[in-house]
Amino acid sequence: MTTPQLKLYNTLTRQKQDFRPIDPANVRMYVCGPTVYDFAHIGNARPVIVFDLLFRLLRHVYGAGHVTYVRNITDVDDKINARALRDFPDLPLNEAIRRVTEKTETQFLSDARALGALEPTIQPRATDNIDQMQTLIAELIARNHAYNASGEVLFDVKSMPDYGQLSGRNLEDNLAGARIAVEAHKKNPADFVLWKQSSDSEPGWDSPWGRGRPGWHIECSAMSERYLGQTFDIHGGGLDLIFPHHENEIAQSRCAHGTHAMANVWMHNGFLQVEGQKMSKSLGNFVTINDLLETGAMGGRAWSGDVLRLAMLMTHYREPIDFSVRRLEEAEAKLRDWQRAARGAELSGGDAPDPSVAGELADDLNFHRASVALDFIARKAGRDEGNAKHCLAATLRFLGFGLDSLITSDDGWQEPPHIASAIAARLAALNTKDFARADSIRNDLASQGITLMDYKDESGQRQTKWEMKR
RNA sequence: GGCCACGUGGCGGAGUGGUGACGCAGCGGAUUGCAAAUCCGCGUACUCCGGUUCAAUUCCGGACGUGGCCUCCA
Repeated sequence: MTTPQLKLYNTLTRQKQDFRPIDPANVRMYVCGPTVYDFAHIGNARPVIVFDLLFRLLRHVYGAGHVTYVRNITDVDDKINARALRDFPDLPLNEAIRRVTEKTETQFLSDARALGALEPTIQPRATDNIDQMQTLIAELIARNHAYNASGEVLFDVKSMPDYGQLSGRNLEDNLAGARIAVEAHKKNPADFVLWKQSSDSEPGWDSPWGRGRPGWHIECSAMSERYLGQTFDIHGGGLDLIFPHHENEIAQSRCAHGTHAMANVWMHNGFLQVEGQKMSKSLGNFVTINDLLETGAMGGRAWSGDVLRLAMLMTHYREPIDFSVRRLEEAEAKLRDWQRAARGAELSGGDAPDPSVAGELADDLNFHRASVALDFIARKAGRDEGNAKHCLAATLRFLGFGLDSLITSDDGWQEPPHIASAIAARLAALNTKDFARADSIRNDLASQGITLMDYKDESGQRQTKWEMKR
């Protein structure tokens, strides 16, 4: 059984379409990564997880060596400057910025790992691609798509006849309700900055247009071209990036190269709320990934990365999510069921996921249907039918979940001695029908998170297994 | 003001122009000294109002609600 045709919803056409890579031997995907000025919050986790799932599926369909996934790290940004000045006022600016970005980047990578995300193939930094950005800007000026005004280089949106295709906006729409004061030096209010001047107290690079720094959108155009080419397969990010960020990336890349497309498929994940409210610092429901992993910020306890991953994937990636304690609890229970059913399976490197699960995912990442298929396998695995246990384990691993959230008596090598002796004492009590004592031992262990399970072996003799949460 | 999503049973959540996906929780039962695990059974849901249709939760229009974008936010 082969994986069915992959279908993806394309924001550009507002339709689900069959996915046909430009080059099946090198499928290329770019996803907008973090701006490294602060801890990533739970909303930031969604694209990390969603596009990791897509990356895994693409590797499955086209081969692990035939997919290139680029996720950038934005380490030049005015928010970073502000944070650097606030946190390290006594250091030279460049040093202060370096401290902020390094620390934040390390934290982000550690969060992403905890969420079960594979490392992207390439994670380029904006500051390592300033030359590429300048080359692109020079090309835009040469082709009359950009102009220099008051020391800024601006993109001229009027020079692109079909500007606005991705977001479905035209320039008049934007004008009508624009709340921004039109800056006098712009030919058109929708024109956006490619390069801006830096004062002495701002980070800057020398350029043909003076010492300055890049605008917000140009880095993605430069880095995607460098690593994926002028036209590539998939570009992803959050819904909020459609306009203006992705719209402007498209404008820059297509106009600089004279191409008809920057990426063929544009994918956007939906937003989330926390306990029914929009997440904001003022409401006090702003949670970082790290808070969830290590503190009691939600529900008064910490949650594993696997639980966060499942809680996020339970809802289709384009739908809004209400992130809640109840959702986390449900994800945890589901994960525990799967892991319990998969217990004891031994995997080798090449074990493939179940075709029905991969098939559901192929339909625009329909994880929820995939999880229904997984429930079916888990049920069979629970009865230990055929190779269901093994299949379940391989599929869980494919989906990015760990297999070891439980410790059980099957892991004899680490069985704490007090459990063994308590079980022996309970069995002895049962032999004398001293149920009160047996139950008190059961309750005692339960208070330590240890669940006892009685069963009969082949000779009809009572045996006891146990398990506890890791 | 303009543009764009979304609104399914206690909760999560898919899907469809015509017999109530599925999971969790709950209830009943089998099994169990009691449990756990497992198994069997149990649910008159599609925001509202119009329209199209033999038939709408599904298509069209409108209302209401929630959220997003239009400002450097996933």
